[in-house]
Amino acid sequence: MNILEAFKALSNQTRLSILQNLREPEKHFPPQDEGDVTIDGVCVGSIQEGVGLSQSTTSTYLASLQRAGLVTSKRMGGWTYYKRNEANIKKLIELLGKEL
Amino acid sequence: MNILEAFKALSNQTRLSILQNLREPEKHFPPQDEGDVTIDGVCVGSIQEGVGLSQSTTSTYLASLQRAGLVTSKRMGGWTYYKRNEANIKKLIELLGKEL
DNA sequence: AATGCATATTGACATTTTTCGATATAGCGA
DNA sequence: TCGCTATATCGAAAAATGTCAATATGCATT
Repeated sequence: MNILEAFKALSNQTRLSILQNLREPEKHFPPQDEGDVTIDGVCVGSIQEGVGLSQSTTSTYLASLQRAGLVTSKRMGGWTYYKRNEANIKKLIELLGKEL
Repeated sequence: MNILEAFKALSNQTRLSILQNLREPEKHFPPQDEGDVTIDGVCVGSIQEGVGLSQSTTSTYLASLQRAGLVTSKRMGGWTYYKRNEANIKKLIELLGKEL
């Protein structure tokens, strides 16, 4: 976990909201035909609905959150499911307590 | 404390380093004639030396950290001394544990 | 009042980020 | 294999940020 990279990824309202909404996926995203929103993650299309930005922007933002280590992605068929990387987020918070 | 504003302020290597260096001021900044670096804070000139950017940029960055609630400033004579706002930083970390 | 110093603010330009539409890629079903 | 759907990537325009030199402000001393 790189603190600066995490801060950069989260210094944007949309990306911050995405990460926060993924805390309770079933509360913020519709159920999916294939793949449980909690277990497998949420597909890009559903996330895009929530944020109200274009498909390309949404995809870019998710990639950025992933590069920062804050989410993971899993490809299943034609869909990509994103979920929080809880282990890394925990590490980040601990690191901030020590180094910020 | 506003999480997004804090992330914005800290999404820059220089500003992040300033806040981190202010954790142990006596270790990162020279002693001052007037005002103790730990008790009163560090003057802008000393901070500028450390970051290696222009005086105006340094001043702007410090103002930005202050707007985010991460540091406080105290004017004494011609100097302005900046120090960490430990109470707010603590609040921020706690908030992140709950809401991030 | 005039000068000198530390800091803040302004105006300008370069770089980065935001955001989109268009296009590419990959899997699935007909 | 041919489309169709979901996602990723590319190229470009607009907005925001980074950064500086110049200037303004405020305090202290002459």
